[in-house]
Amino acid sequence: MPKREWDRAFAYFKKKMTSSRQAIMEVFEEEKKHLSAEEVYDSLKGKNQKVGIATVYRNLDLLTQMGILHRVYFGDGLEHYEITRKPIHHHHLVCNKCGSVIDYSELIEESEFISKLEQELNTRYNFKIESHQMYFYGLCKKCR
Amino acid sequence: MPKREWDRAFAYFKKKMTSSRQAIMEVFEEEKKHLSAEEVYDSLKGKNQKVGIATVYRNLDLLTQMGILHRVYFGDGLEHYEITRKPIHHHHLVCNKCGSVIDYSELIEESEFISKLEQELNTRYNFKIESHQMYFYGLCKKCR
DNA sequence: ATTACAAATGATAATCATTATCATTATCGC
DNA sequence: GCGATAATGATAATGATTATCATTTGTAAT
Ligand SMILES: [Mn+2]
Ligand SMILES: [Mn+2]
Ligand SMILES: [Zn+2]
Ligand SMILES: [Zn+2]
Repeated sequence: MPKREWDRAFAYFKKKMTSSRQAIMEVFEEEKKHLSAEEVYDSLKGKNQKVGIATVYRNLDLLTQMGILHRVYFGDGLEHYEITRKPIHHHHLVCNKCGSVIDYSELIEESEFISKLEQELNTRYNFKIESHQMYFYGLCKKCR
Repeated sequence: MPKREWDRAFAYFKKKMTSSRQAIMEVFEEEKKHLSAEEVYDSLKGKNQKVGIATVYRNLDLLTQMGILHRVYFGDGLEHYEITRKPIHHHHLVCNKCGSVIDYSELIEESEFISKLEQELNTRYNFKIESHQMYFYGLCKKCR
């Protein structure tokens, strides 16, 4: 929604604000899901705002580098993207049978624990942690 | 090493113990790394125990389903596999610059915390958790 | 040990996701 | 508005993984 914010972000990264990029972000805002490149492409086509598939890939990549999107992988052979929701990070429950995905926001103690863990790992391995992802695999309500 | 154990595992899953499968497992025992299908294939070729690439893929999949191997994804576009090490689970630190991966065994408090968290998620979402994976991304010692 | 049959394999074609190429078009600072 | 340059789109190319199918191999029963 806040197109203003994107303008600022694109300016900061010295990138141009194009109608393709705007249209792609609108898809994510409307669908509020984890979308693959192909899904974004199809959604745009359906809205008569066709954008080339190569441009979709390019911009999903760019938006991920800019931190506006996040790339996630659920083990089904293709990448998915979602809007970065701040300040609350979230993790994923992936059903091994039907492939459905549940988002859940980190619990407070969880965020705290992971912060401490990251500090520990940082010193122990001299590794500067910038982000993390956690996936739980199992059986969802319908499939268990 | 304990070929005996594999025999038992394959019998349990009603699968045949073949020389290909044995050769593939030997590669993992020798290399102790995260290997892609292509890397396993090349390693076998180098040892004059050539196994078709399709067979490598098929068996990496089978061994994963059997729990003998684990499938991991570091964001570089191809799947990697590693021997399942029990009872101590481990997680991964992935360098965003050079792509190197550090394994680290779950700390004691970490295992405990995750167990509790899994119970909580189990009841909250009625989701039966079977496994989890955690990835930390950042800059390794050399790249920071 | 031999047999019989299904499972496994290997060569290779096919598929699917993603990336590269390059001619054309759109954006932005002047 | 102009010009430099980034962005786009059509499509070819690539790379990983899966499907196909004729042949071989493992296993359990004889
Ligand atoms: Mn999510
Ligand atoms: Mn590992
Ligand atoms: Zn399910
Ligand atoms: Zn590095």
